[in-house]
Amino acid sequence: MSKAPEETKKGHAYDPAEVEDRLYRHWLERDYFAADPASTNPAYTIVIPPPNVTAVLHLGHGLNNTIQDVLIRRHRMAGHNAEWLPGSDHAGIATQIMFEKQLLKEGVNRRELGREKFLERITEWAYANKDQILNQLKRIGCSLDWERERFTMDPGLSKAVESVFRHLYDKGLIYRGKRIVNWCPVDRTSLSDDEVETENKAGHLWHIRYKIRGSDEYLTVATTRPETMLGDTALAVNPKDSRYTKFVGKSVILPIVERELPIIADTYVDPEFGTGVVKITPAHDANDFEVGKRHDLPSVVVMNTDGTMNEQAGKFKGLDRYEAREQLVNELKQRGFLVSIEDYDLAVKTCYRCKSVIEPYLSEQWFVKMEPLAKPAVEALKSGKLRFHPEFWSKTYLHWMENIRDWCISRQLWWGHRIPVWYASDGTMFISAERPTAEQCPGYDPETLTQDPDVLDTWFSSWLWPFSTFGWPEETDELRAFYPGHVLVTASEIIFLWVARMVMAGYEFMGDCPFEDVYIHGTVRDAHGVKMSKSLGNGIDPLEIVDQYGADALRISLTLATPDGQDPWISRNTFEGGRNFVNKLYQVSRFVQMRLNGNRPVLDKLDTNDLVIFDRWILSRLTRTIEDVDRYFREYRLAAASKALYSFVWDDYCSWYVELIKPEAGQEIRPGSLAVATYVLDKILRLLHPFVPFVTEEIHHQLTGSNDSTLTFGPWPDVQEALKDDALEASLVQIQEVVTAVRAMRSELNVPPGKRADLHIRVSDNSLGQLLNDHQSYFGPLAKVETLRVGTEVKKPPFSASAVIGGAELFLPLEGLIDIEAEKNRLQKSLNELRNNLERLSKKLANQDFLARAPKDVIDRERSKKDDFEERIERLNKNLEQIMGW
RNA sequence: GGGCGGUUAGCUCAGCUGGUUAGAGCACCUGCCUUACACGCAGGGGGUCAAAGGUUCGAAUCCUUUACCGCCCACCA
Repeated sequence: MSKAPEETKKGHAYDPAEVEDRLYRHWLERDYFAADPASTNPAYTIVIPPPNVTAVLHLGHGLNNTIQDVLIRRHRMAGHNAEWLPGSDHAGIATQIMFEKQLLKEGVNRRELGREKFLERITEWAYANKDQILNQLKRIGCSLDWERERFTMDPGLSKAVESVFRHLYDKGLIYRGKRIVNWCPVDRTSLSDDEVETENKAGHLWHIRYKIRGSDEYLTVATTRPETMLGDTALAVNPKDSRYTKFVGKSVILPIVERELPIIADTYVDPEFGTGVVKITPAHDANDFEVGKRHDLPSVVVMNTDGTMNEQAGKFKGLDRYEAREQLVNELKQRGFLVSIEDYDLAVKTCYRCKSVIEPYLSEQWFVKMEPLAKPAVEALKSGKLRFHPEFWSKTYLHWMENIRDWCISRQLWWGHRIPVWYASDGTMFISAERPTAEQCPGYDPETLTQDPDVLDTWFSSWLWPFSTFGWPEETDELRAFYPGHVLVTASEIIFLWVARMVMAGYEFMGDCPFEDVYIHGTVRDAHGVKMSKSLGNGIDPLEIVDQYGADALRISLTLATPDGQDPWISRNTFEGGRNFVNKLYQVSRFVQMRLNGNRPVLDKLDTNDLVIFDRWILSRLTRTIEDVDRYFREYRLAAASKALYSFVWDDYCSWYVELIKPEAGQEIRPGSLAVATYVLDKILRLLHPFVPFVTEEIHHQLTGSNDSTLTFGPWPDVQEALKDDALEASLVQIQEVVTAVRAMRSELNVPPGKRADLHIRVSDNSLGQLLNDHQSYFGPLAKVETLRVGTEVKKPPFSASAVIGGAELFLPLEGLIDIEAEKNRLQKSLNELRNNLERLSKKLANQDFLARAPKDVIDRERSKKDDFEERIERLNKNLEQIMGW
């Protein structure tokens, strides 16, 4: 039965709320997170993936920023000049839509408000939001360099955007052109290919027949969007399709509209699909547009930007596209043009923001020619200059880069960087963010120029983030110090949208890759594996977790629970584990401090003259842990790093070491061991500081008795080879085995917990006997042993329980206490296990091929294992027989 | 249609270049408020490592195929 903490007699559970708030303010006051461009320490730079100003902190941000903070804090501790740049993204479409919705609640329409007024209000709103989300990052302990906070619409960043536009335009890499774009009729803007999602939906294929001119024959086409037939300008067949070659060059009459359309031949048509005849609508389908260009066909736009039909649609003018479809199909049916309707599942493109169905739409847009930019970005990956973690993401990146398409950068919005292009009435263009001066547009009156009404895609500012934030295009000290950066931490969703484009921009404008490592983490899912999202309402609010369990608990739980390169499944009780661990750490520090009894410990030096076996053991384990953690950091395996620390602290340090050095009641702890305990605790605090900065700093302040001391700047523990000792670790394993075996015997035989018992150990060789003898005082507290007798000639006392481990036989005299049936079962069970193992081993060792081919050390190992098993079985058998006689 | 991940205890995951008696946390069972910690301590039960082939003396680990789950890309009207 579990009790609430307040019901227990004691109860000094760690309370993070007060500590975390106080320490974060303390750190800010001391300016610990500011990086100085003039520092001579090597720089280590991370730029934050700027959260959208529409967002409130969710668990995905929690994970993303925890990882970055862990990395930045560790490097800061290792002596780097660590710059973690904070900021936010204006998130064009998302922000404008959200704000417009809010306006609508007030009964205000954006067009009524007017562009200028609208921008004023949305800016105010965006700034309030951005402050909120950035402040939320403070709650989870992020050590961001707040002095350098940037926003993608800051004047400096806008200048970078203009400068980049001009550069690419002058280079011929930005062009304006009529293209089929992804058009969202609800948001009334174009979208880039990467902003479009594909959904499989049930739909229909309508088979419609077109009468061949001057004949009674018909050609039947299949279409998923019949309303677009109003804009048809040809029918096409495959040139090799013998069914139709005779019709090529003739023409058909477009039903209802009665327009004459040529029949053309183009290899684009797949004879196997549908009827093998395709209607060509160049203004409303990207493929048809290409076909139209090849055959010099006219384009007829039949829709308005809001998805209603325009005057080209004749009597359907003004109808919504789907209403028009219905009426048109009805009429086709009535007039005998509709041959059949077939159920058909089709891939429908939808807007990533509002989810409405995208309309391929012919319009004039601005594009960036991407191929030349992609070249160095591909090279960076292939040469190993740019690395993804986990590595397999590089395939995704490469595939996109090598099949890159031009980037549509204009958006029909108001919120964003306005396209820095001004038009004269004759169509001449001038590049400038502000109205050009008379010198900038010789021969034209500046006052008569009009600016392009559109804005740039949000990513057109985000792709400059690694250098625009440090002052580019000015040549600043910051830029020199902090570019290129070191690692980019993000989720896989924006590898194309953002990561890839940053690499391209880095090379084009800075001549160097913006970072060398890209750490891709998973997307947070709920307990059932469903992506957490606001709309589904399955999200967990990280701030609620901070309130309930503390920021440290949130952070360590997330790092422990996020498998490398996979999606973590997170539920509320994921965080209990982290909370418990933080408390455990705090409790063991209380133990050490109580024993220090007010004496100030020496943390940075180790007196190796006064060590016992356990001291040397924990130092060896510590050294190995540091090695492991360092390696995991190098490999970007934070889950493994945090797990290594978790088990070192909980198992090695708390459960074994601290228990081993605990003195008998009323006694003082051995000074040498207390010094080691303190020394190791200090190292633990350092190793864990990146993960759980608050509790570690709090304990550090307590240990040093000073708020002036901090873990922020390290030093990070280093590996001292001399402290590693394999033989010693093996000896400890033997001692642990004895303790564990005695505990198990007592527990399984229901020996009352308070009852002490003698322990007799018969060893098969003297070195183990020596080891156990030398440390017999430790068996008292750990295994409730009264007196210990060890030797090769030790006899089994009457009425004693027994256990057999490698190299030793343990006897626990329990006259009157022993449950004979239970003891029989115990022995029988281990006997069965051992026999199974022996059987398998014997087979293996009887296999001539194994003996002939396996390496000698493997064979030797298996042989000695077999000997050991046989010996144990024999001893177990004897003990069992003896019991039978009771 | 192509590509990439995943499939190990009831749940979430470790298990590196093949040789372990296949591990951890949570959950479960038993006993404990033992002066660091009940957010705890000690002990225990629980797995034919998705399936089938193959390579090998030896496969959870390597190869092939299949199934299922998830993600990404794709112009079949």
